[in-house]
Amino acid sequence: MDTKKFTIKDIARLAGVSAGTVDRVLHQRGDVSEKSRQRVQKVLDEIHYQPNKFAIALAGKKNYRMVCIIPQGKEGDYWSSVHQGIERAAHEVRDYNVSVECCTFKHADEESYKKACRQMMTERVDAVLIAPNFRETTLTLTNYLDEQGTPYLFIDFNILKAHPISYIGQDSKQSGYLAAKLLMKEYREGDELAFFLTGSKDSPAEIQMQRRLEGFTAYLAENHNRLILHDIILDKEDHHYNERTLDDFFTKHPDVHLGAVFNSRVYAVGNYLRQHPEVKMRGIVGYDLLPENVECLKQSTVDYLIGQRPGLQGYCGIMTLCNHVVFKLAVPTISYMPIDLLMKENIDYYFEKED
Amino acid sequence: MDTKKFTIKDIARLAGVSAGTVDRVLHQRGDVSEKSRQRVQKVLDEIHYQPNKFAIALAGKKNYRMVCIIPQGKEGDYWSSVHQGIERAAHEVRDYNVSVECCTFKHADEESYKKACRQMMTERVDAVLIAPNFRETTLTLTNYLDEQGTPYLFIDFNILKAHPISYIGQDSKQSGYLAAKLLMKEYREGDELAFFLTGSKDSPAEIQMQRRLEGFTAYLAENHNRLILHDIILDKEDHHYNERTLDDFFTKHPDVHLGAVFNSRVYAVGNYLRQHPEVKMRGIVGYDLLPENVECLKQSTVDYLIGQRPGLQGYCGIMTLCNHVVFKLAVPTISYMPIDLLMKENIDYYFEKED
DNA sequence: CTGTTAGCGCGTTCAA
DNA sequence: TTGAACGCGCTAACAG
Repeated sequence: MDTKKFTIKDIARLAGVSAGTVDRVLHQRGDVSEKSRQRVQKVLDEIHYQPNKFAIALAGKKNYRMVCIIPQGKEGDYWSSVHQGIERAAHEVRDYNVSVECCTFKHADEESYKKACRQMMTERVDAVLIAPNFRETTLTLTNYLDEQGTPYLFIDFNILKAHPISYIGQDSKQSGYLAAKLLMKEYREGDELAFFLTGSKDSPAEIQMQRRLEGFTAYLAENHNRLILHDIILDKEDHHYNERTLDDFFTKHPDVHLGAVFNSRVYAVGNYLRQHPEVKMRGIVGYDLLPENVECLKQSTVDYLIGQRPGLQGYCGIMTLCNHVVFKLAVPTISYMPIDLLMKENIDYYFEKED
Repeated sequence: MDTKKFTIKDIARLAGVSAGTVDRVLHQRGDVSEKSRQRVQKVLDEIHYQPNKFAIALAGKKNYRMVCIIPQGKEGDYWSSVHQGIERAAHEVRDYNVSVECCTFKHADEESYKKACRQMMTERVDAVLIAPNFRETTLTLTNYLDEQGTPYLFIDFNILKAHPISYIGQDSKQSGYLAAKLLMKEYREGDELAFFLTGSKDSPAEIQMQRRLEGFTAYLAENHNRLILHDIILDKEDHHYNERTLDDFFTKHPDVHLGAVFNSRVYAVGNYLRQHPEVKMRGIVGYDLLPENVECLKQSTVDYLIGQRPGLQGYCGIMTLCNHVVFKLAVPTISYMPIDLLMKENIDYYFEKED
């Protein structure tokens, strides 16, 4: 599978120099005569030298500190998955002398976000992972980081005008488009469609939602341009309000058999439907594999869930920062996550990670 | 994210003993007085000691040899993906002094398979990864390995009566069930359905195919029990024969608008349909992301592809063997791969790997 | 310019 | 039973 393992000593011996000299040419650290350099280079060209990563890490005395600015998550939700991915990566790179901290803020709370960002500007940090929340505040931070030469990276959402070393997230518009295509497979003549939205529709934190909606309506425009659409605004917390709203809505619109939810809270609709078997929906699509959503999928009150690998986003985020900062490797400017399609039949086999 | 890093020396100092003693209690290597043991244990209980993996690997002098018995792959196909995953894992564990070799055989060729298996019985091997092909031959090998105490693991297909430390693969029946559910979303009154099969239908190598078919028909039985079904037998190689067969079939059966292929060769049907736009199919489902299949998906001559992460199977296979043999960790008895659902709209974002 | 040397954290001798 | 000493492969500081 791979060839013999060569060590620095091997190379030194083959080139007739000392290990120190080999190390110097390997790292272009200068102070090497042209003659020695060539002799070493010749050996290097002939064999396929792969340094022992472990020895490198062990010998390296540098310490790196990375900080993540991400929303606080609650048990099982989207951000807690991101957090888990970060933890997993942190664990993996720990022996490389990389420490990872999370500086969490309250989602969609500007003051809280500002505070987290400000903190980054007072401490020594080697790299920052940001799940951006408010545009202007983010730019203040990234401008500062740009000046300092501190690399940073966005996950989940990309802020233009900033200069992250990488962006990791899903193509939201495309995922909306796909959501529509899936859902409309259930369409039958006369069906109407409902978008279940959340009050904070225009909150800066909900731009993803907008993108998904864009993609969704793009599909409708191409394929079902006469479809009757309804917007239902639900509340994030107030179940009673939602109950009344949905009661009211479904009574008034008996032809609505399809529904879409563009944030993580499709379970609100799913749970309602479970309580109200008299409401006959033919298709509901939602996002993210919160335990509540998965439960709805299994109970068939939700038909499709679209996953965006939050854990992988966190994991890749940290790994990308490491590759850039610690290993000085080239990193992709943008990494789109897969658009995972989950149904009752494959949810049990789904897992996010690799090993 | 994690607490201070403790080294063996730290523990030794805290417990008032030497590093050697700490090592002895850590590895239960005996020759430690009860008093020393307790003092060390006390420190261990108080701190969260995580040994430096790199130092362990570096200090370890053991060499491990793992061998993979897998079918020969051709550029881009299923087995070449498995092979890639194995290579990736091999690269990762290389510095742990683990070498990985592949002993390939010709798929569905019993002699070739036997030869590969026999080779395992003559050489010193620390662990074996097997993609089983013929039942009896496999059992001969596994019996031998059982006797030797050499751990082995199956990927792709599980042979009962053997005692692998783990099986890694997809739930084929369930994936067939899901394939049916997806495809039947395209069903319209009067549609007939075609199964495009391959000559070697009852080859031992094609049992997976049978399972998928089982799952598929199970769904039909539950939901569409009056559907008219057709079997079309295509040839693996002979394009002309297939062309004629399909011409003939579609002429005779104009109501067939749905099709399923249970091996990797849905492209044969997809390519035919591209050449024959007069044949109007509404839905085709197939397996595996061969480049040809992906191309069909993008061209919309195939509507759904089901992925089973061949690369991940290879990767996890090696990693599992390592965890068991090298790191002596408990490993899962069975790892089902996700049943990935790919359509034109999400194929571009699909990738198998993690980082 | 170059070879030598001292660790990095751990496993493994080998005396004591 | 224990501590000290060595080496894994590599980096970096130091002496020549």
